Amino acid sequence: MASQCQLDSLLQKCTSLIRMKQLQAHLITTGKFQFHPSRTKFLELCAISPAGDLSFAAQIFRLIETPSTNDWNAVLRGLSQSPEPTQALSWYRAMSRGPQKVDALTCSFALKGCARALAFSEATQIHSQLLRFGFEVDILLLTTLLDVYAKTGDLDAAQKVFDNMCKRDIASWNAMISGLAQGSRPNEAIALFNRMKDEGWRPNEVTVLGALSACSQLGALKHGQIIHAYVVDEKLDTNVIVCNAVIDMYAKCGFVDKAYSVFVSMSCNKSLITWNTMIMAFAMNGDGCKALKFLDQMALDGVNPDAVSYLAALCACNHAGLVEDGVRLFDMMKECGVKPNVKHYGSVVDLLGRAGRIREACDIINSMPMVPDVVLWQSLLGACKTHGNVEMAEKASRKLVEMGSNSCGDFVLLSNVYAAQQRWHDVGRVREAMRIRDVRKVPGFSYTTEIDGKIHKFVNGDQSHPNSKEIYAKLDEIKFRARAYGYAAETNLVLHDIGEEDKENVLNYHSEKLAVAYGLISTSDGTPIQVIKNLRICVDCHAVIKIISNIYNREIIVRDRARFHRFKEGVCSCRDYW
DNA sequence: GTAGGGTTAG
Repeated sequence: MASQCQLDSLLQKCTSLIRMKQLQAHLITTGKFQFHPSRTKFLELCAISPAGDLSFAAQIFRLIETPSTNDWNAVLRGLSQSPEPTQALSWYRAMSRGPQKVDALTCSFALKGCARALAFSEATQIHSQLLRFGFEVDILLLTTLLDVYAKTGDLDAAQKVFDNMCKRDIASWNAMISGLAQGSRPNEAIALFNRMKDEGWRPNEVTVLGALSACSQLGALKHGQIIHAYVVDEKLDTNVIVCNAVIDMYAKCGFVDKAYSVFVSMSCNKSLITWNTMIMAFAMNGDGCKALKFLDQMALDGVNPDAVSYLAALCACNHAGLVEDGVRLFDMMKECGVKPNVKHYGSVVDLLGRAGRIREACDIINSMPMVPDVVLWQSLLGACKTHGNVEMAEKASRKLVEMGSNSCGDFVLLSNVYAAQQRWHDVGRVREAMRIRDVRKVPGFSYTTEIDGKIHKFVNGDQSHPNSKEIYAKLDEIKFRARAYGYAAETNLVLHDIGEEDKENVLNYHSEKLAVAYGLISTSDGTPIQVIKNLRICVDCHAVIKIISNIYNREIIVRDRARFHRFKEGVCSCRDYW
């Protein structure tokens, strides 16, 4: 017993790899290593403590003559949270072949590895094994399983696990709600949150994080407000993470003022993320000055801006057209010891490119210490299209093709550059390249927010909505009235072997137009219409919605992938600079 | 040879 206490205290002192090696030597020389009950604890310490070292743990493991289930578990747990989670899976397979029994914990760690490695088919295998072992009554394990399915992208499988659970606890609900929220099924996440409350559960801080994230995605202000009220009632706002999520929700719903009022009245301490969330809120709304002000202010408040803070502020300069400020910021961050990553470079290239300073943008690219990514070349290509720079557009396109880009937008941009120069032969070449490469479009979709408490989703050319007929009739009316207003569709945005009229239809039935049309027919005159789009808004939709805001006298707010566009009386808050 | 494992904002 005395030696047990001694060993425990030795284990506690094991805060470095050197100490661990000393302890290992001690255990071996005193002959306690093979049999000592604390051996597993020691192994665990090596495998998962911050001071630990996985390869050392594996080395120790190999010295064990007959490793127990717990010895295996210790190493598996370490591997599952290591940078190489696939290793956990090979160890799991090795263990399955051996004599030691796999227990629920073994499965749990192996599944964790699957989640991190995004290994779906391995997860299904472990799933069937755990059923064979009779572990399906273990709700912790099933929650892990559910989470793995959600994280590897099979929400239906996750839902099935959830539905079939013999018993659930709050974490099971939370895992399912977050899974839906993060798996782009935010509508269902909110529905499940409501069902949970109906069934008498009391959501905790983790639950509201998932639900708030869903509201942010959907711009679901009313649901978000209800959750915010609940947060206040239940005093969950003592948690800074929850406050950050509330701020983000208001910002993504377009209510920066509300986000700011939550920010100033927080009773808990603000974190770096709190400040970054606010800066992003200003960026999204095109308020570059406020974003820059907050960047200064956070430092005064004792929170040093990190790479994300600078990226958000750069992004704000970008959206607000503050070119000089952005360039200055980029230099400043380096002086402050924050190393720019590829996204910062991309942002500055975008900033300069949009402003037509393509030469300078290229100088930045050439000065980069890392390889430019796809996004960076895409924004350069976009700038070349805007400013008619064929030579640079070709270079950027070449890079994109080299990098294996299969994005329709990239090809369309290059084709547009050629078309603007009447280089029809080259346009044809691009079209052929698209055909050979089987280029696919990322499907665009839009949400129109909270009409009669419901959120409606539209995809391009959608005809599935119950009011589809009226929506299309409205679009025809819009087209007719917009033409009278001098509008002509920018059909060169479409690159298909179809006639002009069809081209116009492709544009006319973009998801954001469908959503706006539905908003017009289903809300009363003067009600603002809010739409959220998964991609950037297209030039044609931007032009049409400006006109709609004028002829129908409606305020229309579109949140696209990058920012808010507020259309009112024929103009957009982005001043056509986006 | 105990308990250990699950859900979490920018």
